Parts: sequence; structure tokens; C-alpha cells
Amino acid sequence: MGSGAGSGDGRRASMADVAVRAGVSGQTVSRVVNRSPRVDPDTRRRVEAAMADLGYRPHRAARALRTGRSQTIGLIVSTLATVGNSRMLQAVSDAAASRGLALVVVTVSGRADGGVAGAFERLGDQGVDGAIVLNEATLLARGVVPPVGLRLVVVDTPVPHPRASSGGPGATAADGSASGTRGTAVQTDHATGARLAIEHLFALGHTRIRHLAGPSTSFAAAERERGWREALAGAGLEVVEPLRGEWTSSAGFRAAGMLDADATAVFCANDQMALGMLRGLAQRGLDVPGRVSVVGFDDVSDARDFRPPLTTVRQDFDALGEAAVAALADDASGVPAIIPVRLIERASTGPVP
Amino acid sequence: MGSGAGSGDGRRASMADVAVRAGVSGQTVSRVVNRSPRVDPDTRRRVEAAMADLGYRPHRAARALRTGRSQTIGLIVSTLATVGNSRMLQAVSDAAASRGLALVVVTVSGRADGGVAGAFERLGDQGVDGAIVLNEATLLARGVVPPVGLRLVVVDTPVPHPRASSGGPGATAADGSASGTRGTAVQTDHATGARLAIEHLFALGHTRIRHLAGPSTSFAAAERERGWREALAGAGLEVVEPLRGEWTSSAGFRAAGMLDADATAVFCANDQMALGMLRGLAQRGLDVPGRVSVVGFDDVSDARDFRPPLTTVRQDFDALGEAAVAALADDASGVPAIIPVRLIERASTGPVP
DNA sequence: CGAGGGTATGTTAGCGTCAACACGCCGGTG
DNA sequence: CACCGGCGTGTTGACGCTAACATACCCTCG
Repeated sequence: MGSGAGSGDGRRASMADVAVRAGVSGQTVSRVVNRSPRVDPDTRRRVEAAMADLGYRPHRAARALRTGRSQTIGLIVSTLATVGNSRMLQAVSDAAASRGLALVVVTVSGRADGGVAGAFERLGDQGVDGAIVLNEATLLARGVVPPVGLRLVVVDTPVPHPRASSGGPGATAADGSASGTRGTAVQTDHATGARLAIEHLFALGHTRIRHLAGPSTSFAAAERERGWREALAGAGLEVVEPLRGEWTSSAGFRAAGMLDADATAVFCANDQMALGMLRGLAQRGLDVPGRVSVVGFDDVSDARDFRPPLTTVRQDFDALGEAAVAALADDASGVPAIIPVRLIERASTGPVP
Repeated sequence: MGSGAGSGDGRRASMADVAVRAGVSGQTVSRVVNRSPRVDPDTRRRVEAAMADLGYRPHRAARALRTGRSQTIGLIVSTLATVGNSRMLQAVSDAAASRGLALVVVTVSGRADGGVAGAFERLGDQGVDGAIVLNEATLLARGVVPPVGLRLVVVDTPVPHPRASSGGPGATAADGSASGTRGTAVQTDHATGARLAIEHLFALGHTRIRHLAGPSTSFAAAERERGWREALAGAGLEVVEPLRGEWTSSAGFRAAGMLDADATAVFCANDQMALGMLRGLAQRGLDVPGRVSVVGFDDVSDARDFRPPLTTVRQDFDALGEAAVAALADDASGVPAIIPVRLIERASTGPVP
């Protein structure tokens, strides 16, 4: 019972069909659907029964046309090739689904048209109520302005073009993060994560700690690098200019070949690069953790099965996705803008040799 | 110029606005937008200029309401935790974008409501024109019938509930695969991939080749297992009942502990399980490829940086995604239903000891 | 030179929904 | 008892777009 598939006379049941069957007007059906309190309980029951009988489902396009709101949000992401982005997508998808929001995904990888600008256009066409932008520092920085009226949440991205909030009640947006600009930003506490990693290495006696940073276009990469720098500087240690890679294991492998011989530890900006680093070090005959310790970032599910299992900073992707969607859906309020991390100690780190 | 943001009097330009500015009727604007040939070139230019001036973008919801078609497709996927699924999502996203289709992603991981049934409902609400279902054998098998009128393409999934095609011209669907049922199916040539892997091991002298299969709910897993079985049987070799895991590296690690001592080679149903297998074998002191050879499936980007770099079967995710979207968008016709694979030989396989 | 047919454009109506307003009914109050 | 206000419900119209049907015009052909 209640499985939904209506008696199949072809067309989907509309509100008018329900109205006729329940012996009420369309407007009353609408009120029931939208949980208006101004409906007699008895009428409500009749309408609900009629809806169930007919397998009625509201027509989103019609509602969107009428109300101007589509109950759909967009996610703009450069690539899903990194495991972190994939995990975020899943987290956002779950968070959106739990609120009855549909999620439109737009990837801007290698697209010919202007990247995020084009993505905004496509989402604008789509009539999304808001969009989440994932770790797209450059693209927003280039002065791309999102379409008017499009609520925007940036994840692991410096806050975009400052704009006065349009509509909305009292502009409650208690600007969470860094700079003085407005806008909703949600991010992992990258810098603290980096610091946790470095302090863990300190505790093991390491002092010559290098960094394999992510691409300079990435905010997350910059923040992790900053955490590493500050931790080292705070301890009065030398800061050797970091290596840099594009998040991939290949980049990690290459970086291993460029690691100076003094280093006793490397903090890699993500787990995939750490994987390549592990292989590269092995190939150079540098034992991990006997000779060099390696720390990653993300704690992707595979990290525990690297060789050796990877010590890494765990990001709470689900919390991050939830926070991002909440910031879009609810109006601002008490969502934490900065998601904490924790260090997962495994076998890739050990005492300094 | 042409950056889009119209002169900001608040509301978005509608077709009527464009019509007034170009001095034509709304219908003519519609014809221009929809590339009808019945428009004077001169008028067309005027309309296009007006559209550019006003930053006009068609309103998808309105169009969807009027035409009943939303230019949106859905993707139903159980989880994005496996790298393969993520890659497929990206491929589908790109293929959809290149056709101007929006993509709505629905994950059914651990959802309380009936999984795919719920997903269909949500997509039905959404008014998608079609849906792609990714590797969801069980869920479709449970007799879930997609909403009427919803075009469906299943990827790496046995063909669902047989149904007569509604609408459409001459039912050109030249049923690609196995059984006699109707429906559009697109899949990787898993069985051949498995056979390639096994024959590669044959060439290295292996005869005691085990299999770490994927979950029994997965069609891809079943096909890969079948290829392995048939290759072994074809060579008159013993088929030891396969181990089984849930696609994760942890499962691979566990399986390594259960591998019988006779085995000289293991064919893992995906790369992530192969990763865990590599660590597990190392922990047991079994050298790869000196003592045991390992082959994976997928060729995820990290596979070249496993230790040792993984011999694996490369799937062409982009072709698969393209084929799936093409099957939805164009009406059937010449999309190949089966995507070929190739073997990538790396260092995890070697001569039998 | 009038009929016929093509071409470019305009007019009408309605897709399913909901905001705004209108209506009738009831109980309470002055 | 007339009036008021709240409540439950119905009526109307419009959101932006396009299918189907007009209409106006020009060219060709018998």
C-alpha cells in the first residue's frame, strides 16, 4: 500500500485532479501540500487520502515558475578526480536530500567556456536557489560575479566578491571567517590540521619537516601550508620552501625525488600525494617511517591501507557538506563556519632516526 | 562585453521584455531561441541583439512546465565512495554538459526510504527527462518500476523490468546485451577485461589464479567473476571459489589474510581492493610480484603509484558516460552498448615463482 | 489577373501552482 | 441584535513559455 504508482491513465495527477477527488478546491490542496495551518483536520485527511490514491506528486517546474524558487541547489566543482571532492559531493548530496532539495552538479574541469562564469550561467538558467562552490579560489578571484539573487556558499574558498545581501530579512549573516567581506563561507580548519600534524612530528623529535603543498590556486592548499609554516616558525625551525603538486599521486611521486636528503619528515597536503610520496621514497630506498615520516591530509578511506598505513589529518566531510547546505537552506544562523579536524596516527610516522 | 549581467532593475529579463525591445512578438523570440528556421535573418539579428542587451536567459522551469520536458537528467548512484563511481559521475556530468543537459545527482547510500524507489520518486518530482542508474543490480531487481515516461539507461546493471517503450518512433533499440528483455543498457566489457587479466597471467606461467570478487549485488562484479571463471575453465584449470569484498581497500586487506598458500596470482575486482591486497600480502611476507602477482580493475589514477605499481584493466569511464548520456539524449541509434577495455601492465605482475 | 501556396510573423490559450483577495459562517461582545 | 473578527474555504489571475492556429504578405502559375 502507498507505493505510489497511480492508476495509469497516462498523465500524472495534478493538483486539480486531487481537488476533484477530495471535493475541495485546488487551493485547499495547495494548502495541505504546503502545510498551511488554516485547514480543517477533517478536510486535510480527505485531501491526503486523495493524494495517496492518485499518487499525486507536486510538479516542481510549475511550483518553481509560480514561486520563483526551485528547491534545487547547485554544486560547482572543478573536478571529481580528487577523492576529497568526491567525498564532498557525496556529503552535500546527502545533506541536500535530507532537506528535500535537489542537487545539480556542474563540473568546470577543462571546460572551454569561462569556467565558473559559465557554471553560474548554467545554474542561473537552471533556476537554482543557491549554489555551493567547492575550492575554486582562482575562478572566483577573477572577479566573476554570481547572478543576482543567487545565494552562494563557498567551501574552502576565500570569500568572493563583496556584495550587499539582496532580499532576506535582517541580514543576520554573522560573517564567520577571516576578512571583513560579506558572504557565507564554510571551511575545514586546514591550518589547525596542519599544525596538529606538525606537532605530532615534533613529539616524535622531528625538526627538519618539509611540506608538499597543493596547487597555488587552492585555498585549502594555502591554508595547510600556512599552518605548516606557522608551526615551524613558532618552534624556531627552518622553513624550507615547500614542494608543490596538483593533488595527484603522480605529483607525490615526483616530489619524493626532489626531497632534500636532510629531511626526516614530509607533510603532504593530501593523501593522494602522500601515496605517491610513499612509493617515491621506497624507490629511493628511504624507509618509512624508519628514515622518513610521512603525514597526509583528508583521511580518505584507502589511507589505512597504504604501505605503511598513513598517519593523516581527518577531515569531516559530512559535517562540511552539512554546514554548506545548511548555510544555503536555513538563513545563516548557527552553523559553524569552521569544521574541526583530528589527527589519525598510523604507521607512516615514527621517531626521528 | 557580453558578460551577461543585465541592467539591474531587479527582475530577470523575460521573453516578453526581449520581444518589446526587438519590436516583435514573444513567439518570434521563442522561435529564435529554439532555432526555428522560419525567421527572417534580419529579425533574428535584432532579436539576438535584444537578448544580449538584456542578458536574457530562458526560464527553464517555464519551458519545462509548458513542454513537459526539463532538459535535465538524473543519475542514481549508491555511493560515491568508490573511485569508479566518482569517475563515472564526472564522465556523465561532462557528457550531459556538452549537450546542455543539467544533471541531478541522487545518492541512495544508506537512505532510509526504499533506495532506488525513493530515488525514482525524487527524480520524478524533479521532472527529469531520463535517468541513468549506476551499477544497482539489487535495487532494480527488487521489482522497482521506474515512473512511466521516464527514459532509463542502466550502466553496468542487468536490464530492468521489461516494458514496452512508450512514445518514441520506431523502437530502434537494438538490444545490446545478454538477455531478451528490452531497455537501454550500457556497460563496460567486464568479462573480456577479466579474461585479458587472466591471459596475461597465463603468459607469465601462472596457473593457480585466485579471484577477489566484488559484492554479489553488483553486476560488474558478477561479470568480472564470470570472465575469470571462463578463462580458467577454458584452460582446464582449477577454479577455487573466489573471495569476496565490498570494493574497499579494507576488504582487500582482509582477503589477503585468507588467500590460500598455493596461489601465485590474485585478480582483484577493483583497484581499491587490490591496494588492500598489496598491503596484506606484504604483511604476510609475500613479495609482489616475486611470490604473488596482483591484478586490479579500473586503472584509477592512483594505481600507478601503488607499491608496486598496479597491473590493471583500464576502463574507459569517459566513453561509458558518453554512451550513457547519448543513449538518453539521442534516440537509441548507434551508441555502442559495450565499452572495450585494455590491460595496463605494470610492476605488480611477474613470472610465476 | 485571380487562385494557390509558401513564408514570416502575430494571437490565443493553457501547462500546474500559489499569492492575493473574496466569501460565508460562527461565536462573542457592546 | 447588530457588529466585529477570526476561521475555513473558494475564485481569480499570473508566473514564462510554446503548440496550434490565425494572418498578412509576396511570388508563381494557369
